[in-house]
Amino acid sequence: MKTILNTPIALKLSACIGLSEHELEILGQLLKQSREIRVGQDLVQQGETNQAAFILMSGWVCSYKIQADGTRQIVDFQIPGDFLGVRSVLFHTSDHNIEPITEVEVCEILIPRLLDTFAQHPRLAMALLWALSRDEAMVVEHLVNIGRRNPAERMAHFLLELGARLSLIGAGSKTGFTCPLTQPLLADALGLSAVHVNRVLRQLREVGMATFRDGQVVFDNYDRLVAFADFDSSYLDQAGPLLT
Amino acid sequence: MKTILNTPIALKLSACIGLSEHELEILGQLLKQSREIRVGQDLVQQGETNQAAFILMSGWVCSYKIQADGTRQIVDFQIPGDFLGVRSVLFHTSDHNIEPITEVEVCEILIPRLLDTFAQHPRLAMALLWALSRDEAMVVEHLVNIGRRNPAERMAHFLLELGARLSLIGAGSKTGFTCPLTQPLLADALGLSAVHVNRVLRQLREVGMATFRDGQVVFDNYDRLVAFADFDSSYLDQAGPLLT
DNA sequence: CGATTGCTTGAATCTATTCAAGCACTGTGG
DNA sequence: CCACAGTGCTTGAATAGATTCAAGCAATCG
Repeated sequence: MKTILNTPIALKLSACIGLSEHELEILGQLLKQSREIRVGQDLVQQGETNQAAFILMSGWVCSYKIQADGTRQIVDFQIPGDFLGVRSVLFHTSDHNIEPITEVEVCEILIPRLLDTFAQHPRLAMALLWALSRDEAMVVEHLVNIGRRNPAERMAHFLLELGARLSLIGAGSKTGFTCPLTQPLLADALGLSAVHVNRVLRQLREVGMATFRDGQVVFDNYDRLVAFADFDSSYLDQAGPLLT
Repeated sequence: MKTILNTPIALKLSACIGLSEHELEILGQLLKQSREIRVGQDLVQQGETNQAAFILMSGWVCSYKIQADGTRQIVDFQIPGDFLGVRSVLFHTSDHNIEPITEVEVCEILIPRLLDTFAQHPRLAMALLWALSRDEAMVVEHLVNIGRRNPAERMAHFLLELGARLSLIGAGSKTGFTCPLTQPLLADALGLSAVHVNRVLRQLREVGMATFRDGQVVFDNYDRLVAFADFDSSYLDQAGPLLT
């Protein structure tokens, strides 16, 4: 039996909700043995049925939708501790693709036992609902980002959100974080061309707000970046209310 | 006691899930007496706590986020039969505003009795989860729309989605629908300027695909519009799988 | 070692925004 | 009852901004 204490998912839920060790152990029992996925080997494909849900244990993946003309929109990047493919399970069929960015380790969630567990541990059910609501809040924020912020603000907001998420699982700080994303990936996430992503990154670097180079994001001036991007992290780390 | 048979919410759920009349009656018992809201009187404000959730019985509203510089992004329009403010309840505090576009009638959902009901009628719980997943799928599609489609395709896709949603509740068809949205509202939803919305609408009209005039959307050539917008409605009317 | 991918930069083009102005309609207060 | 302000729709002209095209460089991988 695996323990999930001291894993990213435990860190995340503890930071936001404060589940007991016992409850975390129960959650751990819903996880099948972990599986490794290599780059180039997709987890979920658009249109697939009978899909499983996962928790990401290590590595980064991205969820995206692809269009007829070949362009794609990355909906979100998932980092350790995040759920994968929950909507695909509810919908029975996946409306998006999930692709690993780095080597990845996932645990499959045992759906059949989920409902029983929820009956016995309602706080866990609420924790799941809270986590899903948080995911939706991130998509909404992403929408605002693309719809109403200019490219530089958009990039700044994106880097800050990622930094805040990584901080919760101990993989980032107000100084910066290690980041495996490429400029083409950023372009597909932010609705820009890869060339323009490059220019925007240079811009942020030249004004001394943030530097992204060699797989490292450095916040050169965190407070100024927050002000510039109009960033408010409360949707990321706010405790759920029905859990008090 | 109100009945919710023959209301938009019943039409929507019946089209997609097939709840029994009995189950719909149970759902109806979760609804407090309906309330009317005038234009200019907001339902939910960003940052408010202890918010309630509603079902929209008649009229249109929009959910939006507002930024420091005054620009806003409309996340979605809600039409009769849609849920309002569910995420605000789960998060205890609202991260967005909800504003009526027309005169509106809402029913408040009695949250305390919700959990009991779910224990006795698990199909209803799944129906709610399905509806919430559908909402999230719409936000994701909206994201793709703004991120990776040009303004004309964006408008076309938006009108088609709205038409499909309205068809489910008997308020639209492949011919068109009545639509209370103004060009400034469309601009805030699609991430464009109001001026450009006007030009894009003219463009769609001139090539004979769709006409939006005097509060009426007319699909002049439905099939061509669908091809142009790369529109696939399966995320809107697909039956949930766990409900078979 | 050739092929692929990502990063970087410049120049030309295209596209959406902004600014400006006129028109129609609605509701308000003198 | 009418003048006026506010809002939405429409169009043209100027501007700002992102994309596309093109090219060179570095690193990685078969």
